[in-house]
Amino acid sequence: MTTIKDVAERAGVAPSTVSYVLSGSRKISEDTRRAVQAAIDELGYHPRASARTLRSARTRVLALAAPRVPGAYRAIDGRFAIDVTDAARVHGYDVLLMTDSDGVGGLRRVARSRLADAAVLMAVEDRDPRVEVLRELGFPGALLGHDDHAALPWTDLDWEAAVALAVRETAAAGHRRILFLSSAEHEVAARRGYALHGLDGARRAAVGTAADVRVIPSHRDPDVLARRLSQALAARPVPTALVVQHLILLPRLLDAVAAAGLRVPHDLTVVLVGSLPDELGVRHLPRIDLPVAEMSTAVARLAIDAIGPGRADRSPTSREPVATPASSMFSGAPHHLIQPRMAGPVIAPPSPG
Amino acid sequence: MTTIKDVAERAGVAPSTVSYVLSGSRKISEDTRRAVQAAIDELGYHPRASARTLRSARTRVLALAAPRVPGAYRAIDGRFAIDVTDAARVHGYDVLLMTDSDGVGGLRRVARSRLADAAVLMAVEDRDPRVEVLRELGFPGALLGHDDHAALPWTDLDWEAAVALAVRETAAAGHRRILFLSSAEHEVAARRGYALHGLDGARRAAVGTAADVRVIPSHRDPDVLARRLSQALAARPVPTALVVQHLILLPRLLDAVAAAGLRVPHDLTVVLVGSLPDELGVRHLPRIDLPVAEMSTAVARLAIDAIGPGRADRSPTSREPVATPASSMFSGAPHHLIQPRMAGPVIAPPSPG
DNA sequence: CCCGTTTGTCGAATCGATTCGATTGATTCG
DNA sequence: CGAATCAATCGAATCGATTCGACAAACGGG
Repeated sequence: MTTIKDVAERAGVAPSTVSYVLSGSRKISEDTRRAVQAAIDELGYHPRASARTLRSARTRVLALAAPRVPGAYRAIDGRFAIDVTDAARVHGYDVLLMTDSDGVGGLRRVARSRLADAAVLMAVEDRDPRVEVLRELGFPGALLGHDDHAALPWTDLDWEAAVALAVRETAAAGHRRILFLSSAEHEVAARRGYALHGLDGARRAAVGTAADVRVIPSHRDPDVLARRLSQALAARPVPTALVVQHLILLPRLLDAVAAAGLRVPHDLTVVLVGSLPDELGVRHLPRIDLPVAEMSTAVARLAIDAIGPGRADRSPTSREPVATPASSMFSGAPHHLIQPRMAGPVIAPPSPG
Repeated sequence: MTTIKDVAERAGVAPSTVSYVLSGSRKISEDTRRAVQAAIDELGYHPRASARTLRSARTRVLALAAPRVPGAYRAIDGRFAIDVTDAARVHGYDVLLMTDSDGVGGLRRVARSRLADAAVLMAVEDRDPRVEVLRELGFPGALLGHDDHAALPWTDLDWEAAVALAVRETAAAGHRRILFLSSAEHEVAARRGYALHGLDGARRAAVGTAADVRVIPSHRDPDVLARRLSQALAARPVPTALVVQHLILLPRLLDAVAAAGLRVPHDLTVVLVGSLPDELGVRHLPRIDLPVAEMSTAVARLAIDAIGPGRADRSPTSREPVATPASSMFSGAPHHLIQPRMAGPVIAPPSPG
């Protein structure tokens, strides 16, 4: 209920002076500063966000658009939401969470009513309609994940490098027959970046190693998956390692492995690419984690950098070009392509038997 | 960039008339309404949220405070965030996501800068400092979970009824020796509502059935948990059923059961109380799910109901008392205590062996 | 000593919507 | 026919901050 006017009266100055004390954008004498600060403290004054926003045309809010998963929900997305929020706070931004319950309607509404300064799109898809909304409205944004068609800043794990690394490290551990359980077929069909790049990585690694790498396309149906897997495991010569990118069904998958009478890692070494919640208790397996914190930090930064200057901030200084890591394989928008790192225990060699 | 003034000019009316068309709070002739609507459509006008908020003192935003988990993060919380957001949207509210990265500072900042009209606190704890912040600032709010000391509206699963139901149903299936794996000891020590009420439920059910119910206190350390469990499983007469409330370590727990040479459900029937992400693949077990959607709907409603009238809305009509479901065991604040329901397959009877 | 500069503060305009009287015609009634 | 009533719309004030130009006092230099 207390406003800048109340503070001004109590400190015996004009409201504008209080504003200058707060913003520091004009020189204020030490005496006045102290008097104003005292009044602020005594009254417990805090500027109203809506008044600031109205005047400055800056909300200091990012819209975070949850994945377009009809009904489904991936546990990792919650962690992204938390980490993006923390990363935004570092730059003084808050985060407005948006679901896809009314399609792109929510995003359009938030952008047009200027509830946020920029948007972060989670789990972007090929030809994502959300991207089209941002383009149409000229609203700044950045992507978690990558799509070649979206000319927007983005960040992603280098899935090709990740799968290639996992396969090569497995081969380096001595395995000569390696299975790669790719993303599910419907993900490949939807042209999700991680699915396509992951397959590329497996193929690339296969060429460069002495190991025989065989790709098993995964499937959203656990029974289909289990069937394909047990078939592949029964092949001769016997595969000694399994690199898994399709993690959602990992528990079922490990059940299938156990059902085949195989112990991990003694009979079959399992290496993961991607991330699952800690509750799954798979942290004892060698893996390449999805760098959630790193990606969140990067995407918050990219989104905030994409925001233009506010109303009064019409300085004539030319804007610095945004530095992007060297990578010529993607479009010209600023981006952070994150290199994979192995985590967890070392990859067990194949058992001599 | 288009404002209500632009629309007014194009339609040949005053800005106030446009506002009345939008709000419908005064009678407008059909001709004028059409002209204004045409101008709105042609210009793609959408009112600026900050201007509305400044005038009306209503943000139509709820602050959603994530759990105070230092470092950790529970997968189910992401689903709560999504569902609360959807539920808020039904009432025309958006959701600002807040982490606990700067303690209660974020909540205090958002409340004082009036970025939101009310707060929803997730996973409230005993003597939760966030509750104290709301009280101190007189900021409306509602809780996911329940704490007797907080005089705030809340919603929760009736954990006592849930555990009691699970135990009774297990006994009804014929089991005569039942283990109850309670919440972890540190959760009980922290006086978390679900932990205390769950224990009460087990004790209450034990009194009313022919079965022998034995409580195993769980532990955050998987090794301690496994040791206690295998000890309890080795007791004579042999337990035939296990009711689990501490789900976080369920994969490790099932490992321990398997290590003891027991098959589920043939040798040991496992019944769950609470919820885990679908990725865990435990939907084939009999269980009582945490009613996330129901709780989210309720808490959004409670938070919004706690918001006072806006600035211009000074109608002299007395406010209706909020209806609360009958339940005399909790404090006077409005609340929704949700009754448990069994889900999944029926509970298998003990094997005759 | 007077004029130009610097320093610190003030007053007023502004952002974009909402809302309360006031006003203008049209209509009704004695 | 003039006064009272009513419907529809307008104009202006307001919400709470920011920011620009103005201005007074202090200061410095010739």
